[in-house]
Amino acid sequence: MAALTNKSQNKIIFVVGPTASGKSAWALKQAKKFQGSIVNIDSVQFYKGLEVGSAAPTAADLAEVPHYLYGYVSAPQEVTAGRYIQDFYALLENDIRFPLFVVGGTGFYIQAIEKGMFDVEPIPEEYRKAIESELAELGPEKLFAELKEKDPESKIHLNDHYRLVRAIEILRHSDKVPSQMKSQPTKNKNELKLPSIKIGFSFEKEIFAERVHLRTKQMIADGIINETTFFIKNGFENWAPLASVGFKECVQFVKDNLSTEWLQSAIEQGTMKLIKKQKTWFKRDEAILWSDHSPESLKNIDAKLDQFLMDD
RNA sequence: GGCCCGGUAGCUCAGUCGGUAGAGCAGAGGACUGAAAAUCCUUGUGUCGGCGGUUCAAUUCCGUCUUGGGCCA
Repeated sequence: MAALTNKSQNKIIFVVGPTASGKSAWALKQAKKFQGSIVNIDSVQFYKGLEVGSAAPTAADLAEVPHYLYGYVSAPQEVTAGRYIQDFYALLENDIRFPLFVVGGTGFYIQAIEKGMFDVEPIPEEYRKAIESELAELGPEKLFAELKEKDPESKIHLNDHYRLVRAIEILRHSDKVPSQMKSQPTKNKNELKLPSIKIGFSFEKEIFAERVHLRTKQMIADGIINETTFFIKNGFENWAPLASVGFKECVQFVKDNLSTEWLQSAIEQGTMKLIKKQKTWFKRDEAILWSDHSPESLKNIDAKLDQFLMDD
């Protein structure tokens, strides 16, 4: 075990998959076993005060193994992929226990860690605001035409206003062409260089549905409504994470004075949709080693993990 | 019992001045490089409540029955 721990010095295990797939429990067990630590890569569990609705680790979990990047951002601050990878790599500079189990379902952020972000310098907020008001006043057609002219390869859709604004912002501010950055190798200095593997957990849809049903019930019992109303009352209704599954339903529940039955089924529905989108995202990553928690697949995964940690 | 308004896609509803119908949501699939649990794309045949009548043609007009809601008895 001592030798194994030694060789685990700089190793990273990504534990990925849709929400409610049992990632965290498995990771906790392994982190205990190998005396490592756990790092969050879930875009909602970053935030303080949203623990119930984001299914964040409990106090008991936190006490068992060192956890990082959970609940470390307070309203009205918001995390971006860029900020996250900075925080992540800053964490690696600290004296933390490896192996590192990086747990979460936000595929975009996992990609950002592994491949880095395009090398675009930060753009002042007013810059984006100006483009957004241009969009609001004139509609998307003009900006879309500008995009097509400067970046003919772009696949961004006219209606995808968020990506449209972002692309225009890059084009005007930096002279870089978004869709060209895609085909060029990323020169990001933060690209992950430590040895890593990716382990994914998932279930059949029916099993997810059952788990989501129970989990949602529990969240409502544990106070997801209070969690949400706290931020509404303090004027943070537009805080980005409140637009995510569970919280946005609570916002509507409070506003329209709906029934708990409505809330329960709305959250379940939203969560199932999320699961589907997460599955779609992870499907294209062929490096992921999958398990459905069946005894055989768990055995297989454990063996792969042992092997990875023992390799030089 | 009388009068009025409804019964159209899984749900909420539009519509057809008569030529068998369409949105939103849900469902299914997909995209994704600084909001990502977000954002966006693709995908809609259903006895148009039943039965009769008028008509070349009815979901659309007429009659009748049925069913939900409201008002009056």
